Amino acid sequence: MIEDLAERKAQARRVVRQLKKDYADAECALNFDSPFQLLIATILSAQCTDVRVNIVTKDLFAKYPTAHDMAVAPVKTLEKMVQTTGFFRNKAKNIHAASQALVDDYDGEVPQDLAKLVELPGVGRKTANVVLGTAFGIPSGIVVDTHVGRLTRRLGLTEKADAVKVEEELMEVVPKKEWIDFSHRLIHHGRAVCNARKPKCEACHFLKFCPQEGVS
DNA sequence: ATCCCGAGGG
DNA sequence: CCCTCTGGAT
Repeated sequence: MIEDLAERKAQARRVVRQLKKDYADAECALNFDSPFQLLIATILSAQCTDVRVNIVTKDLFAKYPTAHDMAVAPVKTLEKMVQTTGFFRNKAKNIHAASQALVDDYDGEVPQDLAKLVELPGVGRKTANVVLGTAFGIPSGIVVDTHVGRLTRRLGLTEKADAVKVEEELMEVVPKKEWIDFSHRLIHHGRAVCNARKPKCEACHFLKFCPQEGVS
């Protein structure tokens, strides 16, 4: 257990250094042509692989490329188009309502502001941080999804379960200039090596400073 | 059976 | 804090 702040900072430096070594070219795996499309793709990515999101958004963005287009789309049509991403009724309702809100309040543009983004239907801190970081290059927070939460806990950077608390603790120990790439790289590592079910500890370059030394 | 780049509501 | 929404992948 790493409890001391200085100790967690030291651990964070090791993690950041190894992430840069292993995942130098971190990039968002979601396909998009605009901040609006990234926002929609990120809403759809809940409990769903990015590969499937990209399959769905290919047709979705061809038909409704902008907030103005999606705001006037029939919700039933949206439900059918996003059906295979799961939670499809909520997601269809949210992407429709969020598009309408963007048209009403921001002339169809995506605001570059965390508080305004989080007010949009279906947009929480995770989605807002993805859009601000990846579409606008603004490190307004650290994206904490299921991968980032799991890996930072395994690596001893936090012991919190709540995503907001995890983000707070990470922001204490990870330099701000690293925030955007930090999450992308952890997510890549979480998918490729340190996955939830059967982590490949024998192939993991982080093992030498991982407190788990093999999770069950 | 269990997890996937969550959010909203109770 | 908990629960619900949901299909796909393994």
